[in-house]
Parts: sequence; structure tokens; C-alpha cells
Amino acid sequence: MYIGELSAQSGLSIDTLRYYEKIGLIPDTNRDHGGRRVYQPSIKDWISFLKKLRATGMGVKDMAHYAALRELGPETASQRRQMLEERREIVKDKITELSDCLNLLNYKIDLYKKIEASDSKVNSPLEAGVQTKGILKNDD
Amino acid sequence: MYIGELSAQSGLSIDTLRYYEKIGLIPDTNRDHGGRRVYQPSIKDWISFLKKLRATGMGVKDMAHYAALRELGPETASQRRQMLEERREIVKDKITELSDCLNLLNYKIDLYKKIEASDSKVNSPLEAGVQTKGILKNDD
DNA sequence: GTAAATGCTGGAGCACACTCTAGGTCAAGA
DNA sequence: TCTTGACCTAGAGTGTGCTCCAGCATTTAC
Repeated sequence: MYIGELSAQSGLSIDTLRYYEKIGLIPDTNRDHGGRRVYQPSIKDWISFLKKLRATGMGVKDMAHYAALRELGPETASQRRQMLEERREIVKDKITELSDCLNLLNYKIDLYKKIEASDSKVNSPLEAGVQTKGILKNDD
Repeated sequence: MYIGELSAQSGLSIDTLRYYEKIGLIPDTNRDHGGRRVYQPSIKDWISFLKKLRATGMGVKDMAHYAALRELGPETASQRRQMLEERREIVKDKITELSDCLNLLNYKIDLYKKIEASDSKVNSPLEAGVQTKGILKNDD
């Protein structure tokens, strides 16, 4: 598999694949006679794991460190496990933080809906009110 | 309240507070006779909301757009609500993605633990095995 | 044989969100 | 009065993670 196909299948751009190789995220690749990178299909599993690590917010330097440990073989297993355990705590914290954000968004959206409902009352001919102003005072 | 105190209380650096004002996230602030920014305590609520929006991954340009709508007053409420609803969907997706990552991390950590356990078996005098190699084949 | 597509390299450029610097003003305490 | 510390501005610099570019080689299709 050449880099174009891997790019299509992995969802990383060609430039990113070469960049990842350069910084050590992807091991140095075999080349064909013409100097083109030839990938084994198994690289896709590694890349999808890399994408997961990125999705957790891990920086490429840490990922390169992990990748380097992986290259060193089984004796680095416990160091890698430790890295993943640290990352797991970070991910848990992120989920908690995002859940808090979600609650706030839900609250705010509700608040806006109330404001809009109260506005339409105000604009209706039947009642005029200072309701809106009251609700909006804490609006942000 | 001067900027130093606001910085301490809000958790944003002084530079960031001035930067946020410059890009329109924080409304232009009153100045004292000497030109120093004087903040009302209520600004802290707005800043903590800004921090929440940032935590959702919203970019500062979008946040500035939201802030500008807020400055325009109540008639922009529905646009702001829409922005928050869009952001809510993004946050939900992020939580889902992070949960997937968490599952994978849990799986990998377990796997590493098994490898380590099996290694200690191999290193014990009683049994030699190819177990480790077998488990490690898919190691990443 | 030729043109188009795909690949290569090294290095520059970019978007983002700050963060820092230089050089200055201002206010309060000793 | 002098010094210290907090604040000011405009603009440069930083770290991150790509992304793009020029100029070239190779491969493939016709």
C-alpha cells in the first residue's frame, strides 16, 4: 500500500502521515525501488490507535514517547501501561468537565427559551410586561 | 477591582484578560483617572462563562461573535440560543468520543496487565512460555 | 514517447491562543 | 522626594500541529 491509499483509508492526510513518520509516531517505512513508502496493512491499526490518543488530547511529543517505547519492545510494557493510566485519568477529568459544560449549556438554552417565550408574550397585544428585562438581567 | 485582582479571582492571566478585551470577549472596561481598568465584580460571572465555552473547545472567534451578540442586547437572544444549541451537539459528540477513548484505554491497560502478569510467569523458574509473545503480537 | 498522476525532500508558512517585551505612566508608602 | 509596584500600550514571540510549496523523480496510461 502506498501513502495515498493509506491516507484515504486512515483518514490522515499524506502530509500528516509523513509528518508523523518524521517525528517518530509511525516507524520508518520500507521503500520500493523508486523510493516510495510501502505500508503493511497492519499499520492501520496503529494509526487508528494514534488517532484515539490524539482524540484524548495527548500531545504529539507524548505520543512519540509512547511510540518509542513500543519500538523498544515488551520490556517497556509497564511504562506504556503507566502512560495509558495517566491518560485515562485525564480523559475522565475531561469527560467530567464536558458534562459540566453540557449542564450549563442546557440551563442556558432553557433560559433563552424562556426569554423568547416571554418576549413573544410582550409582543403580543394582550399583555405588556417587564418580565423580559427581569429574566435578561443575568443574561450571558 | 483592578486587573491584578480580577486575574487572581478569575484564573485568567492579566495578559489574557487584556487580550480577551482586545478581541472583544470582554466589553471595554471603565478606566480610573490614571487609565487603569476598573472592573465590576459582575464581570466574574461572564468570565467564568467564557471559560466554560473555551472548555467546550469553542474558538475565540466564535466566542467573540457570541459576545458581540450579547452586547447587542435581548433581540439577539435566539441567535445566541442557536449557537449554544450547536455547541451542545458538539459537546455531546466530544463526550461520546472521549468515552470511546476511555473504553479503549481500559481495554489496553487490562491487556498490558495481562502481559505483565504473563511475563512474571515466564521469568519465574517454574514455567517458560511463548505466551508473552503471543499476547504482544497485537501490542500497540 | 509523452503526459498525467503519484510520490519524494527540505523547509517555509499558517492558524490558534496566548505570552512576553520594551518602554512608559501612575499611585502610595517611607 | 524617591522608590516600589501595579498598571499601561503596541507589537513581537512562542508552542502546537499540522499544511503547503518548489523542484524533482518515478510510474502508469495512452
